[in-house]
Amino acid sequence: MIFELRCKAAGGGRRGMLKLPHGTVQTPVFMPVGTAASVKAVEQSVLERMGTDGAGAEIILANTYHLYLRPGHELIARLGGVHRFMGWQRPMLTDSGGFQVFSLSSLRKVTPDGVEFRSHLDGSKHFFSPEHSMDVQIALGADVMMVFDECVEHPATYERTRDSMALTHAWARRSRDHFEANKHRVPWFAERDGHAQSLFGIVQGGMYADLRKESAERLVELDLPGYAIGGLAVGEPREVTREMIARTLEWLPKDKPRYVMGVGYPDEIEEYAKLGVDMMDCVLPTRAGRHGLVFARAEDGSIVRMNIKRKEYAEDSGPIDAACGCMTCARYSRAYLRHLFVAGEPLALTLNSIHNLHFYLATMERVRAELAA
RNA sequence: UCCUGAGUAGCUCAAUGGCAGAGCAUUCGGCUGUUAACCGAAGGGUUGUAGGUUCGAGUCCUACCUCAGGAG
Repeated sequence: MIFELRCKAAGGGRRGMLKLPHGTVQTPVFMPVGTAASVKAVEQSVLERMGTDGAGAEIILANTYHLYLRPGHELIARLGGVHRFMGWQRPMLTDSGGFQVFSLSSLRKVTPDGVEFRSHLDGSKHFFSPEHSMDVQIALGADVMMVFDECVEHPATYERTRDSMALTHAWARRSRDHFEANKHRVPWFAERDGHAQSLFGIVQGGMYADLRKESAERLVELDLPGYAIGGLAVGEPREVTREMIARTLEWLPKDKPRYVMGVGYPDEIEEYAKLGVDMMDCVLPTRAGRHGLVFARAEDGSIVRMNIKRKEYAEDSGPIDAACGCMTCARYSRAYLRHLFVAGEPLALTLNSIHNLHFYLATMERVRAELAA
């Protein structure tokens, strides 16, 4: 993996390129989330063609925990890795399953060694350790892997946050050690000019700046190729999210990619990119789209939320956003999209998701253009 | 014409003679490293009509209306 910075803007924002085994990603980048090896409701070739410049989604996420449970990482490895399995030839990042420790909290028990999960699918018991997460991610074979971490709930006391963070650090070291010892097990990476999978660290520390600082420093000691900021947008006010990101960026290496996990609304990803965040991912464009919320830009450039279910769109012959260049806006009216949604037609989920993803990708294209200027 | 059964929210249906409810639909809201085509809220009623019994009737009685099935 090679990260090249082209230019840095006054506010901290950076324009760069991330060269990964499956291709180059222009940063700052937004990464659509494809948890179960599918960006829900959107087909892969459509993902590739999105965006104002036609570049499409340059990198997407998949999830370790979900693919481990179904269909199983060993099955995917036998079929040649997650890229071949899902027909996606561009870069991919796998999340470690750490977030599921948080989001499936009622189904798990955390110990220093790892996490005992109960499958949300069939109740069966499973154990996830840093080593196991690495094994699963190596088998999946994404371009970028994440260390196994614990995402602390909000609100959390200082002591709880500090203890959780310490666990995350221990797990990060174990993740790295196991990854370094086993990373050559992926045969299909050998063919790619020496490019191998990369492992990113994850800064935790809740909403406590001093813990964030300590977390960043401890992770930097591991000398990983990239660092993520995790544990944000879990219910805290937006100003706090922004503050934690801005502060944490100060303590991370300037020459390595910085990734904020799980954010955000369109105005947030724009804001964070301008602060110097290089990578972001979020389920919002796809989930909100499937739930009838689409984003649009008003004439003054501000971002508006549009609930396509609303009656006021029933006879609205215009597109979601006349200035949008996506497939959905090029062809379909608000009235039709509302009809599809209200009628429960699956196409509604697809068209809304396509629009929202395009909106996010186009937003990042604008930011990149601004940062390069 | 007679017999039987059924009429309760827009729809499908609950409710010992004791505060008239649910699901769906409608309208609106929420969604941030996906347990999510999901979750939540609101509006919506002269219980077919008219009488009667009762402290009290969606519920019991009488007549009528409508619908379904059956008989002739």
